[in-house]
Amino acid sequence: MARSPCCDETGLKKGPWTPEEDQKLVAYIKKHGHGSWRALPKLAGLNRCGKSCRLRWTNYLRPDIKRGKFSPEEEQKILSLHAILGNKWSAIATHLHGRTDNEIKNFWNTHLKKKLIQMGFDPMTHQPRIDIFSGLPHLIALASLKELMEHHPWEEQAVKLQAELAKLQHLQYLLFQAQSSLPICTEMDTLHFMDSISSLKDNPPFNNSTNLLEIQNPQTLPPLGAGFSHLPGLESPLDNIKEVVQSNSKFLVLSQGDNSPTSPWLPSSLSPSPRLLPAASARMLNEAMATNPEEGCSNSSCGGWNNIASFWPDQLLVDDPMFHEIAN
DNA sequence: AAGGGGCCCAACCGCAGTGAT
DNA sequence: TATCACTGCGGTTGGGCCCCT
Repeated sequence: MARSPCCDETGLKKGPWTPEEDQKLVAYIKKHGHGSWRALPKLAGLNRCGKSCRLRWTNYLRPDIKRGKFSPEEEQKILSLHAILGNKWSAIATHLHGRTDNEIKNFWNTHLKKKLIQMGFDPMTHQPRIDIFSGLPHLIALASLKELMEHHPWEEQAVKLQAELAKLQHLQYLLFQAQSSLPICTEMDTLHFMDSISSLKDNPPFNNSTNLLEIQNPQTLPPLGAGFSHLPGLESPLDNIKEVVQSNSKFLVLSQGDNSPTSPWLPSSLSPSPRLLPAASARMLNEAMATNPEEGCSNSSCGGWNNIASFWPDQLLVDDPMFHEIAN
């Protein structure tokens, strides 16, 4: 297909816009609307290509643009949406009033991506990174421990290093959770949690058809931190959940796509295996579904709100700070 | 005070998608 | 159906600013 010449045309100005150019563009659009972007520059008396004009307007001059620093709420929203939508900046921008896709993209690339990396998470998958280099400083520090090096056989050292690395990664995770004010729950936690629950003889197993787990005798729940015996001295964050579960007779369980704090679920990974849903993400998606009931998710693996709703009963209520999903 | 390096963000580039003919 | 014109989007760039030495 032949490409339109647009910005390749010679003689058209490129680079930063002057206040005079801005003024001409704003005045023209206010009076006539933008109409055809290609025709606009000549009509508005600008020596720019239409594409340049469109970008200047949509990313900078539009009157409804919100400028300034991103709030913590906006930051959290971007993280959650990115976990669901990926680099669909325009789709993310539709959920942040007054923010442009370009602005969000820049904010992601300059702040949030680095933040996730520093916390030990892969910014694309939102999952904890398991590469050994993320724990390298800690390992180097360990290696300097003379006693460890001198008095323990290599096999034992390897086990200790492995345990330390696991601790480090888990601590990174907890640190991130604390900073982002999200509920604490890893996929590993979830699996241990569900294992604990399904092992109860007196309680019915998870019901796949209703996504509902009824706990008749919550007092009989086993210690939920049991799954963390491989990390001596580390308490399971699931202890926090225990109280919630025990104080309610019903507990709604939804599918979660991965074990990231910012990835609430991925519809493509829905499975009979029940998972927990981070509260903040669930609440945000509930809001999105309520405000844009007609809108479909642009992610091809998603299939739109209707698909989600089929896995997400109307009565779902998620409350901070932990998993207060109560099915009425 | 100077300059070097890193950061930030507006703007550009090129591809994909869509509608008209 | 093929082609064209146009818009929208995501990745990338580069210039200005700021901070540190």
